[in-house]
Amino acid sequence: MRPSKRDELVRKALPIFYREGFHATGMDALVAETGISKTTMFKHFRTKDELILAVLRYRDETFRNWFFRKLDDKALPPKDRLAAIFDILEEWFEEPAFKGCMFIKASSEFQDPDHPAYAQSAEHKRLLQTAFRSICADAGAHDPELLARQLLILKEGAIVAAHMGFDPEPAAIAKATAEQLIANQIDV
Amino acid sequence: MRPSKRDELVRKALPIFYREGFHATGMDALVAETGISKTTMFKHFRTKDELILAVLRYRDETFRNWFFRKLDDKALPPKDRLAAIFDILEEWFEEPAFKGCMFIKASSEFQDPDHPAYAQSAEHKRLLQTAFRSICADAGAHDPELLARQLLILKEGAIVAAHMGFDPEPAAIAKATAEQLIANQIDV
DNA sequence: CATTATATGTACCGATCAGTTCATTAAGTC
DNA sequence: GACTTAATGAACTGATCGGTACATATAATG
Repeated sequence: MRPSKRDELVRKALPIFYREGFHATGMDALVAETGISKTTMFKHFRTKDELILAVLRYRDETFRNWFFRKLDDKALPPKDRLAAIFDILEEWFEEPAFKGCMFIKASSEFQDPDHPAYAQSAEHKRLLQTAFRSICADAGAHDPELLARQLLILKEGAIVAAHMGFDPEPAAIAKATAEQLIANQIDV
Repeated sequence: MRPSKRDELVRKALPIFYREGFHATGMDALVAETGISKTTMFKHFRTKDELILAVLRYRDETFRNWFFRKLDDKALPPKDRLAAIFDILEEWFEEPAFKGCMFIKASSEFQDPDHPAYAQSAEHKRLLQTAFRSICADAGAHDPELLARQLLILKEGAIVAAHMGFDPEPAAIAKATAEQLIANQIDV
């Protein structure tokens, strides 16, 4: 049971940072809400930034797992998997705890491109794009690279719209858009 | 010359908040970089949050002015104005000081929907959407409301992609996408 | 010149920040 | 039972946070 406390900290710190923000969350607040002592926190992570980075890595892993697991569970033929991306997005938006994309927020708070939190955030999006591209290829898109980049931009825009609340049905709008792109790239 | 110092403060504080973030920028840092005394700052704004709100209002005004002025200057026929949105977006992305959308960042740092900075950020996007819709209507779109919402989501996605750097040509990708949507909605 | 309004510098407030020190406790291993 | 490892609580550091107090300076107006 060696590293369990460390994992517990990362797991419990995630929703706090997600809900309150990174700068706005102090170490003392983490102690109060996680029940883990500050001494222990700084034994596992030398700085707050290192903890934040571990939280972001954990988020990247769990989010992508959750997302593509959901997609796989639908057991759709390749050509229908692309539009289904936006159905899963909608499920996410409707969660009560939804507060936008953690990586968009991380890159908003840590703007220095050399900051590891920024780098990790960009990496998360790149990994999504790679996954999208392979789905596009499986679906028989003429230009999988282009379609994946279009779908990712649509997804990010929908997240921003959902978080800021300026569009009541961002996932549906993005899905309708995606379907046009897909129809133009995939022969029926 | 009554409110000049107040305006000067708002004007000078804007790029600092934009570059460094809201929480990460302290009042002392604003004093150091603007050359305006802290006493004066708190004479014009009762709290830091009020200053931030004034900065966001100023940003909303200047950004929309800049954006639609640029669009008008192109003197395009209505049906070509829509795609041109993404050319202006590209100009913005290529500015050396580009650091993403200030309102996306504000809503990332101030997540409480009741926070005035959050409300102002959402309002900015709503104003853009209204402007987009009227351009869509002028262009003869079948469903101006739908098209405007699609274009705004595309624009936000492109901004995120540009800021996080996971796509080398987000404006071009978004424009190519927009052109498909436009072609589907406007008869030639 | 006198008055009024605005801006300034400096020192200060209590609270909070990230991070440390240290003595104590609890649990697992040999 | 001795030893090691991990976790704890609480007090503490120096720096910074947003914001205030106050006395001085500057400038325009009458």
